[in-house]
Parts: sequence; C-alpha cells; structure tokens
Amino acid sequence: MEKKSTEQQIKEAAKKLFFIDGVIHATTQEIADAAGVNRTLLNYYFRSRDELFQQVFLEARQEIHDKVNEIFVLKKPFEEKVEAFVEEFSSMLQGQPYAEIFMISEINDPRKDYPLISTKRRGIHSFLKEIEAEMEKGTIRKMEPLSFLMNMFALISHPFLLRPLYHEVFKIDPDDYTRILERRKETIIQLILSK
Amino acid sequence: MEKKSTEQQIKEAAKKLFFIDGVIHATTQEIADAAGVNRTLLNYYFRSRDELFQQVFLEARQEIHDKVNEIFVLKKPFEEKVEAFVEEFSSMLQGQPYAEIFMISEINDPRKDYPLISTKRRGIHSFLKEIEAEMEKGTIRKMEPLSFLMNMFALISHPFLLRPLYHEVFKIDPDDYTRILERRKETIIQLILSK
DNA sequence: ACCTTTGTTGACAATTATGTTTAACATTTT
DNA sequence: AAAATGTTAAACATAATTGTCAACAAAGGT
Repeated sequence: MEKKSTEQQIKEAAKKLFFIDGVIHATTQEIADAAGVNRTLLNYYFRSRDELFQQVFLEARQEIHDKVNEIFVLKKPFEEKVEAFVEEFSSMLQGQPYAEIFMISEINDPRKDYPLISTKRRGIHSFLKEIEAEMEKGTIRKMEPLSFLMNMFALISHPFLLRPLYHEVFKIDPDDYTRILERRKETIIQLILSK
Repeated sequence: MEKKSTEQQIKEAAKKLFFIDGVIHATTQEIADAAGVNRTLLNYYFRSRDELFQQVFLEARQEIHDKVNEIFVLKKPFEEKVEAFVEEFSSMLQGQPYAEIFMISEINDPRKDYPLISTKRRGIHSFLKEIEAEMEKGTIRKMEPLSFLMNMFALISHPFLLRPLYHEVFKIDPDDYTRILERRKETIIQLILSK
C-alpha cells in the first residue's frame, strides 16, 4: 500500500469530517487531529483554513459533477439514465450523508465567495435536451426541463437534510429510516417517470 | 402602533438576519446592531447567544408547524389542501429564503442539541391518514405516506437551498429564477397529485 | 559526506467573539 | 417620591481560533 501524501491525508480527513461525520464547521485543530498531523501543516499545504475548505468544496463539486455527467452521457435509454441517477446519487448520500448539507452551507455563506464553475457541462445540457425530447414524445409529464432536473435532486437529497427532524417528529429510528429510504428510491423513479 | 418590547425587537432582528438576509451565523454584535441596541442586552434578555438561537429556532419551528397544521386541519378536499400547502410553503420561503437553510444548519449541528418537539401533531398525522385513504381510493399514486409528505417539502424547498448553484450553472438571473419558481408551483401540484 | 530542499514541530502573536461586571442614567411602576 | 426595571458604555476577563516563525528533522541530489 502506497503511503498517502500528507496533503492528501489532510484533505481526506477533512472530507470525512465534513461529509461523513457531519462536522460541517470543523476547526483547523479538529481537522489536524483527524488527520493525525500537526495543525501547522494545514497552513503549510493550504495557506489558510478558507483555502482548504475551498479546495474540498471544489473537488466535491467536481466529483458530483463528473458522476452526473458520466451517467447522463451513457448510451442508454432515458428511463435507465434516470434509474442510474437515482441509484448513484442515493448511494453517494448514504455513504456521505452530510455532503449535501456541507455544499448548501458553503454556497449560501455570505462570507465566502466561490469561483464560478468552468468545467464543461455537456452532460447535463444534453440530458436537458433528452428531457425535452421525452416530453415531446409524451413519455413523461410536460414541465420546465430544469424543474425535472430539480425534482430528481430534491426528492433524493431531502430526507438527508431533515433527517433529525423526521427522527424526532415521527419517532423513526435510524434503521427504519434507512429502510424507508431504500424503498423510496423506487417510489422516486416511478414519480419522476410518470406521465 | 404599539412599540415592540426590546426583547421582541432583538428576536425579530435576529430572524431577519437569519431568514431573510441569510446571515446564518451572525455574531451577537451583528444582531445587536441590526436590532439597534447594545450588545449587553442580548445577554440581559437571553443569557447566551446559544439561547437566543434556540429560541428563534424553536419559535420558527413552531410557526411552520402551526401553519402546516392549520392547512391540514381544514375541512377541504384533499387536493385543495395540497394546493394550499404548496402555495403557503412557497410564499413562506419567498419571504424568508434562508429559513430552511437555517433550520437545516441548526438541526444538523453536532454542537447543538435541541429539545424534542412536544406539541400536538394531530394535523400532520390526520393528514397522513388522509393520504392513505386517497391512495386506497386510487386518486393518487400508492407509496409510503411519509414519502408523500417528504415529496411536498422536498420539491418546494430544494430550489431555495441550491439557488446560487442554479444561478451559476445555468446562468439564470434572479428574476428568471423567480418566474421559474412561480410556474413550478403548479408543476409540483400536478406531480404530487398524479396517479 | 555535504548541501539544499522539503517536511514537521512547538511556541508565540494576533484576532475575534462571548460573557461579565460596574457605574451611570432613563423609564416605568407602585 | 421611591423603587424597580430597562438601557448604555466601558472595561475586562476569558476562551477559542487562526496564522506565523524560527528551529529542527528527513530526504534527495551531487
């Protein structure tokens, strides 16, 4: 096994804290401890806490972007793409339940200012075209194509955002919640693809 | 017009900062300034910053809870309740675009621990029964009733959570976004009520 | 072996935010 | 009028956090 560079070690520790453990506002000390390194190294490799956050954020956004792109670009029928998306995005959030919350927290923080996305968005745009085509064909309900896209993201991510609230209000324990979300995937697919 | 108590003044300033201006992590000084009072008063009325946050959070949760309850308890046909909900929740988020983000941020903050909700949840639970009944009648798609509820919240709130991202990725300016969300309301209703 | 670059550490400085205290003053209540 | 309550400014203590620096260690090249 190759020894990871300290820089990677730090970034991965940060990601684990943010995305998995839910410590969205981790201090540099917490991150250093999680990475098992001296806190000074965070400043050595990333100049500031903000830059570390930014790098993690940008990489995460790129990752999800690539993943989505990859799915939408496949030579598969429309329905299968939708299914693949629901499956992939769900499992991503099961593995990193706080990823979405971290992103939401960052992009809405008025104290931060992230650079505009520059990567090619071919995948998403061609998928939007596909959506339009399917609507024309009448295989799915007509609506603003962007809304269709929003629906997919919304329906999947929502339960992860308000999980503690649902636990509390409906007295659902974590295992049951997981089971509900498992069944929910199929529900979402049917709803999304409904006419 | 009656002059509001200082305590109210502070709380309202805090709510405006959190829910409308999006300063989710406002400092006590920022809140005091916004309220036009000395910072010491925050400690005078609420012992600590945490307590102020907690009060605001609990009141906001209660408010949305009451609002939802009120709608679900109406003697109206099922469809109209759904429509009323979409309308009300949407306009709430249009007026307070960061309310949901604040709630998500708070309930998922491992450093905070909010007391369990104690209020009666008759409205929601009776609505869940109604959902089941409608599914039995076949007027709406069959699924876990909780999922039906989640869908309503998810579809409405999502565009407010990722607004900056949509602005950026699809180059939509704020006015267009508002128009899209306006049309989206009807789309959501149709989707929710679809068989 | 020697020198240079790179990596790592502990101590320190600077900043920022919160909460407390006190004294003075204003307003309201009794 | 007296007492209780509300409000402010100032100073302070404290705690938490971030960033910097100089010294030291390790690694790599010549």
